[in-house]
Amino acid sequence: MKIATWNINGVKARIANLVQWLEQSAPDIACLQEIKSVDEGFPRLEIETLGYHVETHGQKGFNGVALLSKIKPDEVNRGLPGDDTDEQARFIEGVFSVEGGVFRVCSLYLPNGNPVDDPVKYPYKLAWMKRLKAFAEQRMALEEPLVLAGDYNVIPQPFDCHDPAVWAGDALFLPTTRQAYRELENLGLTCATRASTDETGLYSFWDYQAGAWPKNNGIRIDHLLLSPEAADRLASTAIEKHVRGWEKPSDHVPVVAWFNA
DNA sequence: ATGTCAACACCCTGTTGA
Repeated sequence: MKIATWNINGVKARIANLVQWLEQSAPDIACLQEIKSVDEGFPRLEIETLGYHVETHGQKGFNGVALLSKIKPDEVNRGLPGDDTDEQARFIEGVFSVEGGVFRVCSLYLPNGNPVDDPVKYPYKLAWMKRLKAFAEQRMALEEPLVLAGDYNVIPQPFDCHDPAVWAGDALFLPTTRQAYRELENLGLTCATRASTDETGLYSFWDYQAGAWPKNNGIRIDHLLLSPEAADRLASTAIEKHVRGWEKPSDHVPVVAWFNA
């Protein structure tokens, strides 16, 4: 089974890329972030035509996440628990019946947090990470294969970016951010990419600006974190870097993981 | 030295959020 995560930076602007990618990459489950669309505006027909089931948690203008899947989820939950006042659409969970049990898959768009001196943005990021930790802890007690996939807006290690010095004071790389990410890992979650390779210079995002892509000035911020039950079944991973070279690309590329049936 | 993009509001270019 192939599970992918991809921040598409606007589903309506990216529909041609999305269709091409689904046809070529053919993930069983795709976690999308930054659909930048309300649920009614999501181009679901184009996706359903390809044989995918569509579940969205949209929002006007920005944010928004979705789950595309070849099989219909048994259960879908929208929103990250822990703050009823949070109106940003950044989280959707689906439970899928597979051979020999279930796969619980979440598409998450963790807050960026910049600028760090903003009174709201960085505290919101850290609070969101705390809520994600509480959620993960609770779900891991179920002892099921769990995949928390998405745009974490976290550069875990210095070698996960082209030039660590540039990111030193950034919300994606601050010590407190990386510590909160380690707290997640320390619950017993495994990063699929890092479980498969110790290669450095692996990136999932290249800024549109300043020739970041041709210079390979990227960062690795899109991750699939796996519960022990999912990690036990991990076969391999890939970062589909070629997608960044397509016409009218997203600034992120898909990160994928294969699991034994 | 600079370099981008998408969506929105309001009307066509500026603002917001990446």
